[in-house]
Amino acid sequence: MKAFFGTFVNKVDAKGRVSVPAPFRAVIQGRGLTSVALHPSLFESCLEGAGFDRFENLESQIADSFGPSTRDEVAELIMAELRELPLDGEGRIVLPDEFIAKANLTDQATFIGQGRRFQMWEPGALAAVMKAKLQRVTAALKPNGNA
Amino acid sequence: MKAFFGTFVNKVDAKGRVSVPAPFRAVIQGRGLTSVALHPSLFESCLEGAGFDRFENLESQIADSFGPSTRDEVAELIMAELRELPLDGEGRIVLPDEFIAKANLTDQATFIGQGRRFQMWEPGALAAVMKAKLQRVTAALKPNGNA
DNA sequence: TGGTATTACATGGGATTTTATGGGTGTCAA
DNA sequence: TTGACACCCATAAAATCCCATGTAATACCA
Repeated sequence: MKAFFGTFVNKVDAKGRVSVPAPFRAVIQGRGLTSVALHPSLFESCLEGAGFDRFENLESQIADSFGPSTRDEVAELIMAELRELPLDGEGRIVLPDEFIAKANLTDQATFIGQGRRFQMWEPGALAAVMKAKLQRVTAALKPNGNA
Repeated sequence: MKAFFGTFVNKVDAKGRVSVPAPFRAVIQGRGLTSVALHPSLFESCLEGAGFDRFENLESQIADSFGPSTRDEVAELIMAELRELPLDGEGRIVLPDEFIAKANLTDQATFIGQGRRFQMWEPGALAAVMKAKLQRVTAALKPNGNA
């Protein structure tokens, strides 16, 4: 199945509209969908999106790393905040105000592909997160500082 | 399977286009592909490329959960920066500006084959890295200075 | 074997199409 | 009747395609 990958920075206009990057649209529309399913991340200051199909069996898709009861609660929390946002004629979606607030978005949003899903971040916040992630990976793979 | 090998220096034009060396194209097209998958190296100032098939399992390495479970951060970092660049009619690809910046490319790029993948470097940077690599190898194999 | 024709490749530039973005208008519901 | 929202159109910028050219490598022939 085609996946979401790559990084794209798009503008959020005064109406809360953002263009979904064309490659991401291609993935969505390649599945015959005309909308994006989006919800705020439970643990990070970003939004997580995919085709709506990803959320259809939400409970069975929750990772095993949570206890059995925690799993259901995660599903409930996501379900409660999940929105189906239709693509307009130009390939844009309209972000609800709460989503803009939760991700601290102002006038720009960075989309990053993560395989089966994608995320939307305030550009500065993403840069910090990515930098920290790279440092962890570097430390783990090169403990002795080899070049 | 045919591998990428050899060194080729090609020009990066004002539009950010580079010709993919014909032997590399032959490898890609021999697999029935019409595009190159490319991403900045996580640890070096260069770009790493291959056929897109090399990255297809990346998707499955990212936990398909909704929280910070055991995740493969390497896969996340690469997926975020991975791009699929189609070959034009003349066998060229267009490098995104961020890629040019990350590899410090100006008007030329050196392609070096690495078997399953290839790398693209700013020629001067590659020369320095190769020299250092040769010195390490020499030191390791001839610790007593034999000719 | 020397010289010439032919092909493949890399590169340059222009034309065309996609994409992202800004703004307007009508409709429905509170 | 006033927003909120879907829909429509306009435009600039960027990505893509197409054709032309120089040059190096190869094949061909006398």
